[in-house]
Amino acid sequence: MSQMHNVERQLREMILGLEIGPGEKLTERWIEGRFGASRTPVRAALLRLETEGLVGRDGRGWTVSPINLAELEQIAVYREAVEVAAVRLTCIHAESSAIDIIEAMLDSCDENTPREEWHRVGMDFHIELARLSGNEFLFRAVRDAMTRLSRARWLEVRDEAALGRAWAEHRAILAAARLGEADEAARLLSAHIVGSRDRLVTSLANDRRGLRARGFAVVAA
Amino acid sequence: MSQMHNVERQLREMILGLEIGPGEKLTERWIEGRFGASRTPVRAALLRLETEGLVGRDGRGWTVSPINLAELEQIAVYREAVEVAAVRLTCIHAESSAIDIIEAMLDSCDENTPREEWHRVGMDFHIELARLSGNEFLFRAVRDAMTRLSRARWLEVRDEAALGRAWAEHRAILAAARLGEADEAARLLSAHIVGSRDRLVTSLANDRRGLRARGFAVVAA
DNA sequence: GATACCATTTTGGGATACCAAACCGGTATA
DNA sequence: TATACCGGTTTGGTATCCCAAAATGGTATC
Repeated sequence: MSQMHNVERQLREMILGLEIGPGEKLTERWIEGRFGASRTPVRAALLRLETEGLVGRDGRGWTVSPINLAELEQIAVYREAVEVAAVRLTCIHAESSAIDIIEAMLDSCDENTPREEWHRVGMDFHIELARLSGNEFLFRAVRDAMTRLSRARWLEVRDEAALGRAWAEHRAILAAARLGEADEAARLLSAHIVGSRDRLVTSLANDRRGLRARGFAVVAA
Repeated sequence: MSQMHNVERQLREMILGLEIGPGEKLTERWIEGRFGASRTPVRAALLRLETEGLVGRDGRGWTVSPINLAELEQIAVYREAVEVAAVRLTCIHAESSAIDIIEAMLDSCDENTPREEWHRVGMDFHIELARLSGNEFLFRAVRDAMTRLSRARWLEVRDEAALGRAWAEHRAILAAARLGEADEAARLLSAHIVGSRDRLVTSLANDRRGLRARGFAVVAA
């Protein structure tokens, strides 16, 4: 494994895991010392993470991208377009056994499952469903969108009931997809994404003060 | 302007302008000498162009991405999803004056216009229409997809009649968008993209031998 | 003539040195 | 006290150097 990939992976994990907070400044020298790599792979990693939207330029320096409420809304619209297109393709030609694997992912979560795992599976559901479309571009679009949403979703305050509702919606989408009912799957997925967006943005807007107190930049636009 | 951006821009232009053919090998040292920059900005530029899909890794080295017929088909599906979503938003809230600007772009092309200009305007039509959606992610998705299609579209054999038909379809889409008829605009745009894809892939598949003779790698998958 | 093998060269990955510009702190002045 | 200015420090941008691995080409062998 090259140093560049090491730095990229570890830095991504630190950002997504909120070990480095949204809005925090980054210096190439700090990363260099933190991961024991020289600036060459550090710069390469930053350039890649920039295209993922996880870090950005702030004047001359680097900044961990803040949580951006307007961006979250736009991503939801984008997700709706690509995920609905993907699930329609999935309905047309995905094997039932492939759907079963995704359902098993959902089943693997119960009351003893740590929150990290619920979070990961909740994202992987959408990513894997898009992968079944067989379209590399739709798949990457969904994967990248979920990556961008990851931190916000983690910070969202969700009670167990909401989580249960989300899982039920996931199952309903899978059921429609298994039967090849594209219109129904599209309708359910669309509603699911819109609902998730509303809860997400509302939750973060309400907690904005608390999040800022933790040092997390949450901007409106 | 930094060296990295210089190299990135010039190299992109050389690739899109087919001065460096699809499938050609690139070495960092050659680029270094060609543009008079050192390897640091050259490597940074290659990393960025890699995310655009214009260059890729070939084992240890770099290769200009070949024309990939399967990829062209997948991009068309992706475009349909994002462009239709974008034009629906555009129908809802775009000003008529903004539509006029795009129509003026189409009008600027006549029988004396060089082919490069037709090519550019043909892509910018889709990009600018998506920009009017106001959704940054849909816009970037369309822009990046058109960039990836650029070389293939340039190599497509198109007679004047086909070009005229495409322009007529563009105008019809704008007319529907101006009236806010989202369903009609979506239907027209969708048909336009599918038709374009069919002509594009057919043309390239037919000319595959000739393109290879020019040193251009055209792969089926 | 084809092929296996070895020495040489080339190439990408990484580390480091240098520079100019931005940033920061302190000081002097109004 | 507020502010303008100035010098030292930090930081990103770039050039260059080193290294290991891969490609290359020539040669000996079958």
